Amino acid sequence: MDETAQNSRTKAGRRTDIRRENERLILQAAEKVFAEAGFGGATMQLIADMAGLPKANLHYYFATKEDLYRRVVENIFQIWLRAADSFDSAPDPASGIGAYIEAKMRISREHPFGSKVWASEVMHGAPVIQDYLEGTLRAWTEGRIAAIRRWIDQGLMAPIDPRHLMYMIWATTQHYADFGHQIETLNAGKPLSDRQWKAATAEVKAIILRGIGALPDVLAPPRRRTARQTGR
Amino acid sequence: MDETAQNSRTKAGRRTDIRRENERLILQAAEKVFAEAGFGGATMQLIADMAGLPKANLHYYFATKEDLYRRVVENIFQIWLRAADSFDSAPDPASGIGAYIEAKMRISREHPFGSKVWASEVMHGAPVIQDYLEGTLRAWTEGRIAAIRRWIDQGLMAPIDPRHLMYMIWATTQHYADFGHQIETLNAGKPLSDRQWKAATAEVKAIILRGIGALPDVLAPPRRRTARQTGR
DNA sequence: GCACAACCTGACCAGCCGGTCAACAAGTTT
DNA sequence: AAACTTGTTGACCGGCTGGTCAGGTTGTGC
Repeated sequence: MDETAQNSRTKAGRRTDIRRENERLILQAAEKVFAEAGFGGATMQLIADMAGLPKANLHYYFATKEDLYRRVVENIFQIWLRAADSFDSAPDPASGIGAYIEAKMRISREHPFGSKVWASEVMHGAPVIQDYLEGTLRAWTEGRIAAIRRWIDQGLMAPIDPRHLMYMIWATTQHYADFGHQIETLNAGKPLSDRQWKAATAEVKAIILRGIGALPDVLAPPRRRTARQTGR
Repeated sequence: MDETAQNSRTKAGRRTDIRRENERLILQAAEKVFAEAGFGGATMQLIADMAGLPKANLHYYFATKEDLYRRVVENIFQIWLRAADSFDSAPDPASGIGAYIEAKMRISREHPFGSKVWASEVMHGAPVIQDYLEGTLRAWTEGRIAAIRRWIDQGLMAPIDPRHLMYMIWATTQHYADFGHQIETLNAGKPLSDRQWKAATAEVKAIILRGIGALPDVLAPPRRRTARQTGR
């Protein structure tokens, strides 16, 4: 990817590059097709066309449709997990949860297809990633819940059930990806602009943080007159 | 089936009953199969088996797979629309939005399949119900937004963007249906009990209502030292 | 420049899909 | 009880699907 490429790549081999590049092409096409048609509605032919490769070539890199699908689902899951780094290192809920919401909103915008594939997978009973739910996700969630409990004990936020807070964050942030089409339709048929995404992120953060009592009343309670612009 | 059938139903006709009953059976089976397999993954044979009818019989009542699917999607949409009745008649956001959240949570529990089918449809770009989005849903949403704006102008809640509030409510309440499997997995593999559903509803209501400044500080924010809420 | 492995692909296949249809059964009207 | 409408169904079909494979091409190590 960088300056060393010229030299060391001769060693690494052209072969490796070809494989990596083709897998990338296929995964990217697959993500989109699976998102738009669902697992059942997607066809290898469609993915192949979108990737610009013959169908038989897909089966060279990915043995079965399900293998390819699994890789797509795992990808988005990994991206989401990484988004939680900001969560842990934060000293208080406003910054920790706030940063997490921001990260999740950013991912919803940058990886809407992956989000949809995940949603579809879970909705259908998680036939291929049940092990992730029971393993990684469960453990990850417990960790986050513990962190939130700590904040509650320290009096930094209201004593809510951390579980339902997590669900609300997941639901709301992913909604902007999964239901993007509906949102777009309700936005005069146009995708959200940069400004609108920023506003959406701010609103979600504000409502949730205020909702869990983690905002130091910066965003005024009702009937404030001294205030600045109302956010739109 | 019942006592009145013998007498009055002779007029209404046995025929009507048969049709109604079979359509009900088919729609019920279809809702489940479409929810669990997606439109592309669902097969008429599977729906027929689940309804206990021969496949050819399905095509007698519903010309095509798409017709059947459309009816399922329309059903859940109508149910959701009806849930907003409580919204309009309410004098303040706490009761209006609170009742709406409660209604939506109840529907998520009672019609999880319909919710999933809708989610799937929208995620795939709403190929068959785009007209509903642009017509009924858009109009309905504008009406609700106006109501919220009125509450804001009256100083009954914080000046948030009504649109994002609606999205948050939809996302969060429907999450309990659409991602029910994930929630169940994180709940030690067991479906939420009656008590847990009640608690979930209460949490969602509390966080959102507090988040939009519509709660009269019953659930106290942390570190509060003065007593009552401001005049109005 | 040869041997070998990795990569590529057109042609093909068995199986399943949505949908049709002809023949028949049941219910209703007259 | 005949004439007619509505409901029922097994058998069938063309088309598409995921997946295979033989035979070819390209890159790599020696």
